Amino acid sequence: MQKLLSNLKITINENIFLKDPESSDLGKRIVENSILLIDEIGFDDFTFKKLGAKIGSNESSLYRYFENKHNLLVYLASWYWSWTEYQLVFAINNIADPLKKLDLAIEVLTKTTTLDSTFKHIDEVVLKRIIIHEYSKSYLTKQVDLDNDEGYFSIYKRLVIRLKELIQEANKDYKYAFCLANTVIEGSLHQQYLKDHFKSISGLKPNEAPTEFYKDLVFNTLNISPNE
Amino acid sequence: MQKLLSNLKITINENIFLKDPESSDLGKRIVENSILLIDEIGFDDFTFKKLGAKIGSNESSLYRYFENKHNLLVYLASWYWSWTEYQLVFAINNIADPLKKLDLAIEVLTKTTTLDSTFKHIDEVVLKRIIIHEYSKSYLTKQVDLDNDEGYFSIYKRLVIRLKELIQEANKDYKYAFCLANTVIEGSLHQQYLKDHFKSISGLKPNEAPTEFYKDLVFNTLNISPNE
DNA sequence: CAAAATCGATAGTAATACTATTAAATTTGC
DNA sequence: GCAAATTTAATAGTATTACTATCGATTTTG
Repeated sequence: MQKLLSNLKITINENIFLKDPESSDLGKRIVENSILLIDEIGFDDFTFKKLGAKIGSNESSLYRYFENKHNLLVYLASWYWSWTEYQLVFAINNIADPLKKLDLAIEVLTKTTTLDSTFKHIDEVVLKRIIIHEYSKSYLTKQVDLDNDEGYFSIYKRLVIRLKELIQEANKDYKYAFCLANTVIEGSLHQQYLKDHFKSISGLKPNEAPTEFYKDLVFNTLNISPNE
Repeated sequence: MQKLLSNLKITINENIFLKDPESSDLGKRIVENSILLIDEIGFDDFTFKKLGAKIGSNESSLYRYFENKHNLLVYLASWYWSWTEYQLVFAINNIADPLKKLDLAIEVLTKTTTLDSTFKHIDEVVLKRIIIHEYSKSYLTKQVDLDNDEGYFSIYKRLVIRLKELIQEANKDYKYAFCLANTVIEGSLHQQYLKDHFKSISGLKPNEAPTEFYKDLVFNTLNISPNE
């Protein structure tokens, strides 16, 4: 993966930031350390003032990159989903069998994240943890429809559409491809949250990913088998 | 439903409130109007000061019922899940066939909510909307493990366990009963959110509930049919 | 009818989520 | 290599939030 994507730059909708954080050293430090700080203290207690203190910069400087902490979260989420989309596209590249493609897609979307050294200033394992804990907060807001109009969630939606199409390719007659695609993508985050904080109702063991559950779910629902 | 549950009182874990809101007129007005106000302005912008103004009471009085707005949200959510649990229990009462029971359970857990006149000070339709929009925020916090220890989510967990048992009764060999139970309960809220705010990736029509999707999903996954 | 509980009003605090200004430092364009 | 433009840090300031504390007035209850 590292080799294949070595000259990849994740492109984020320009509406989300005021100044591209990839364009300067300070911007990269903002992204790098916001991931660590949000992971540490949670998004609700996270402030630009605290982040400024952590990176030895000033609160007001951070506001030149992002309008507010909400947009920073949307940025981090977009980055994560874009990165995931690349992994998915590369995983199924050159594979013809629709069932095998779907199988690999579920694998990418539900597996436990490991470090990708392509991006030196982003720790993907910590970022994934933030996505599991905080992603919902990026859209469960009163301005969600306005944010949506600005294209804040377009990468995520594109990913759902990709999975929906893979599902439809695997079974042309299935009626709920969009519902199922959303179930896998969002549900996978939820299952991983439960594993950490609601052990008594989680069906997963401490280091288990929900991959097998979702493969079983999808292939039984579609009435097909990936090993035919 | 109204008749069957007419002398039902929803019981909420006493750790969640400082003073039982059911024990006074002010308490009931707090619950009734917090539902309406959260629906109107969203949980993030909701404050006890605004609620006090709405019900002609004082901010400081509200703090005598709930430690903070987070606990009020946990209270409302517990009320909702408890009410849902009663509906589930009554729906499957006296039914012997495990498949029929599971079918009815999915129906209760995924259908669109309609008004229940049993509780005059609670609008269940608006409450359901709040649950769809804000429930995740009640557990996606840094104190989730402490809250969990206090029993804040025990009603919700009990409901998941009930569904898990119904799934297991319907198919003793199925390996992922907990994962599937969580998929139906939490996923159903998410599907309904998408229907309202992410139309382009939602598989549901404006007034459609995800009930048929989940019945198809569960029965195909378990390799059984509810009409045998 | 007295004691206890409840409620409303007021005041106060530390923190949040910003905005504005200005001056110093750095980058860039020629 | 220097002037101009840009970026950043520092400071100050504002309205709001999320509470806590106190103190009468009112209501409830035993």
